[in-house]
Order: sequence, then structure tokens, then C-alpha cells
Amino acid sequence: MQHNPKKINSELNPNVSVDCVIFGFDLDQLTVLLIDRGEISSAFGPRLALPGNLIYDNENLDMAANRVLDELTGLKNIYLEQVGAFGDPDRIHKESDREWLKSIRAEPEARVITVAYYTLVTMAQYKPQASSFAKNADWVPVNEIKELAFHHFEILQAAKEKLKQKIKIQPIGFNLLPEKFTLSQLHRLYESILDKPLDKRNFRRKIQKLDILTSLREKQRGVPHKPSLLYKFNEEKYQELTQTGFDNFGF
Amino acid sequence: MQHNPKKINSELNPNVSVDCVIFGFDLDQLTVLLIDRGEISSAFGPRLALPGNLIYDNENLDMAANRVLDELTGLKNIYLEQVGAFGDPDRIHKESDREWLKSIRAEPEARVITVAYYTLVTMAQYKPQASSFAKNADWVPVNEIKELAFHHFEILQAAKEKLKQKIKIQPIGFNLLPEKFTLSQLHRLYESILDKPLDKRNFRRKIQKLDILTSLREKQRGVPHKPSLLYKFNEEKYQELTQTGFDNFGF
DNA sequence: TAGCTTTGTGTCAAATTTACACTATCCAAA
DNA sequence: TTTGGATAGTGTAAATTTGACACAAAGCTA
Repeated sequence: MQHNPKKINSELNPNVSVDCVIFGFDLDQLTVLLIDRGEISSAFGPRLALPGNLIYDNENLDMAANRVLDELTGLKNIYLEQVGAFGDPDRIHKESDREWLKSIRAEPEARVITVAYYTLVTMAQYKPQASSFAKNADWVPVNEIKELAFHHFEILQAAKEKLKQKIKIQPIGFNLLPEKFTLSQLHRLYESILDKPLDKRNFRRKIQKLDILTSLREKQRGVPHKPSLLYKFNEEKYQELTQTGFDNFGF
Repeated sequence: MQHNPKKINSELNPNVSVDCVIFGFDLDQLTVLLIDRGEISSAFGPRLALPGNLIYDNENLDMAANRVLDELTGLKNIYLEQVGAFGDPDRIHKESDREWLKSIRAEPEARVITVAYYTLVTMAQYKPQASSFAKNADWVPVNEIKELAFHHFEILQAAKEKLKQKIKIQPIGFNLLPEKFTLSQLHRLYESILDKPLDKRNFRRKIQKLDILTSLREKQRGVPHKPSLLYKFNEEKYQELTQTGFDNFGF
């Protein structure tokens, strides 16, 4: 019985894996999609890990990252950006990591290089999926994460840093927001990615000058305060800026 | 007889290699250190390639990159920055690449992921060395390179892009210059990395404000025009800026 | 209707960026 | 010794961008 057609005519490469840092935004803070490895990862040690898996010999790295993302979230054809390659053979695996590897890998002791990717998705897009390597998956606020399995914490830090750099030169932040959003939400998003407060008026002035926002004639409803105007972003201009980039939206 | 202690108790990993993009500057243009694979790479196809090799199972990626750099140039403990991981299994190897791999690899058909690094060295530091994988090595101006072995051309482009980004936020350029240099040389260096002309006066003003230059009481000699003042860079301030970075030296 | 909460808005001073042209200094050749 | 060729070195003014800062408006709730 052949459930996964990708496995036909191809072998898992025991030495190379991909890990995905999937960022979301809950309209208040930056979050990451983590898998829960369950009880088997032992009573001690972190249960949480980045979604990742070995690659097949017939798929390239980008494809492998997309496959893992799809398997975990059902999202297809999402743009993933590479963070880099990681893999220190001297790193002492925690006992819980070893046990878990034994349960899911054919060669649990193999030297593994992992290539990390990150991407940004709107949390509404995510539908939890049963998956081969996750008992469970959930959004966790980035600031609350203190440790992760393997060297995933280090990878997460690197991905955050990449994201910080990236958002200064491309308007990627919108991938994290729902279709209609308020300037305040966008403001909070930039603050949580750049990890520092940004002056409200200066932020609004600067973002508006980019000319990627289209104001909708529509207000928030049901909020216990002055309702905000809703915006969507201008796809056309967005594409243009994604191509050309811009200098220093860094405040 | 054991010439290379690194080989003791460790095996080459047939699936993971490192490639190094070693930038230099001949005081006029940006150059890269390439190896000549010699006649065996066949009459057709590119003879030139980036220096690279498989990693050992007991060394991490950074160590492997440093080892390759050392083997090729004799340079030790140079800072290398990762470009990223590459390796598309569908990429059709040119016949010349295949032949060459057969001559140097135990498993020439293995699926290989390569992790690319780049670094900047002053050309004066480089002393040609006999090496296991290069008949010959030489500096080639980046702009003259039209093709390379494997997917090395793609890697080179990515490294150039990284360098471009990096020089905007860190004063790395000085690694490419001799100890004493002129502002014009620095100017030309920035122009060749950013690949566009920069206004002379504005460049000088901006670079001087960084306060990393120490003016020497010394002039160029023997040049058929007004001699330039020589500078060295202020190591202390340099270290500080390397830590903190700066925003947008991008012109 | 009073109070709470968040939205939305403008200005001024300081700093930065951009564009731009001529004189000074050295070497070499006549 | 003079002249020509080459590059070094220098300043300013206008336009743009940044950063700091405070209060009225709008909706909800009690």
C-alpha cells in the first residue's frame, strides 16, 4: 500500500533534513508553529520542536521544505526563505531527543545536517492536520519560548533575525495579517518583529508613503472603543516593492 | 602514514560538501579565488570552480569551510559567513563535471547538498598552495566570470548578493584592502561591491563620519598624479561597529 | 451621561541626503 | 623648465527624512 507517491523510486537521505520556522501573528504578538513530540520525548526535556524531516533523494531542498509545511499545515506553494544550514556533530543530544529519533528514524545515529527555512502565514489559513511526526501542533508566542528540541532554539533565533532584516527591505509583513486589517495591527506586528516600540505617528506616516495600503470604506465593528478604519494591501504595488525592495524601513 | 589528523576516526560524508567563495580586491575590481580543474574536466565545459570538498562526519560546517580555505590558501581562522545551502538533484551534470567527480570522489553519483560560505581576504595574504583538489588556483575578476562548474555560478551570484547586503550594515570592506590604503581605493571597492557609481564627495563624507579611519601622515609615492593620503582603519572602532552594525551605508 | 479605551492627526527642529565643479599636486614628456 | 595629463581633495545649498511630542474624536459599557 502506497500512501505517499513521493516515496516511490526514492529514498530518504539519512544525512540531510529540513526544519521549518512558520511564523504567525495573533494580532498581538509573533508566534511560531511548533509540534508536540508527546510523552515519548521523556518526562524531562522539551517536548516542543520545529516541524522538520529528512529529505528524499529526488527532491530539492525547497521542495522538501514545502512538503513538510504541507504535511503539517496543509498549506501548499507558500514562499519559504532559507535561514541557513545547521548541524554540529559535537552537539550532545539530550536523552529525550535520542529516544524520539529512535522512534521515527531508520538511522537515528546518523550525522544530520539540517537546512532551515522560514515563512509567514496568516493564522487563519492554518488547519491542524494529523501528521507522521507530530502528535499535535500549535502556535506558541515567540517570546515565551525558552527551549526547544535539538538545536531548534538556535534556529529560531536565526530565523527571527532574518525576518528582522527582511522586513526592513521588503513589505513581507502583510503575509501575517488577515485580508482586512487596521493600521494599529500592522503597527503592532512591526513592533513585535523588530522587537522595539515604534512611534505611532511616524510609523503611520512612513507606511502610508509606501503606497501599498488601500483604505476600505469600512470600520471595525463591536470594539469597545473608537473603531479603526480597515485596510487591505495593494497587491500590485506590493509585488513591485517585493521586486525592487526598499531601503531601510527600520526606524 | 597519517598526514591529515582530521581523517583519524572520521569518514567523509558523501552527501554534504562545503564550497567557499573567497573574495579579493585587486584595487580596481572585485575578484574571486577559483580553482582550475585541469584538462580532465574535458575539452568543453568550464574548467573553473569554487574550492569545495566533502565534509567529515566529525567536523561541523564552519570547521569544514575553514579547513577547505586553509587547504587552498593556507589561511587559518578567517571569518566565514554562510551563504546558504544548495543542491538540486535534478540539475543535469555536465559531462565534464561527472568525469571530474569520478576522479576525486569515492561515490561520484551520490546526492550532494553543498553549504556555501563566503569570506573576504586581502590578496596579499594569499599564497598559492598545492592542494588535493586544485591543479591551480587564481584570482578572477567577478565581472568576467560567465560560467562555472556545477551550480557554482548560482552560488557566486548569491554570495555577491549577501556581500552587497552585508556591506550596508557592517564595515567589512576593510578585510579586502591592504593595511594602508587610500580613500579612492576604498571608494572603488564600495563601487565594485555595490555595482554602481557612488558620488566621490558624498562617499568620503559618509565614510569619514563612521570614524573608523585613521589618517596616516604619509602619502602615496611614485604615482603619476597627485598622491593620495594613506589611511589605516581604527581597529577598536571597527570592532565596535562590527558588533553593533550600522544602518544603511547603502547610498 | 460619564468614563474608559483606542484611533487618528500635524508641526517644527535637526539630521541626512543629493547634486554639483574647481583647484592642488605629482609625474612625465617635450 | 615648462606644460599637459591624471587623480586627489574640498563645500554648499536645497530637498528630504527623521524624531519628538499632545489632544480631540468615536464607540462601548456601566
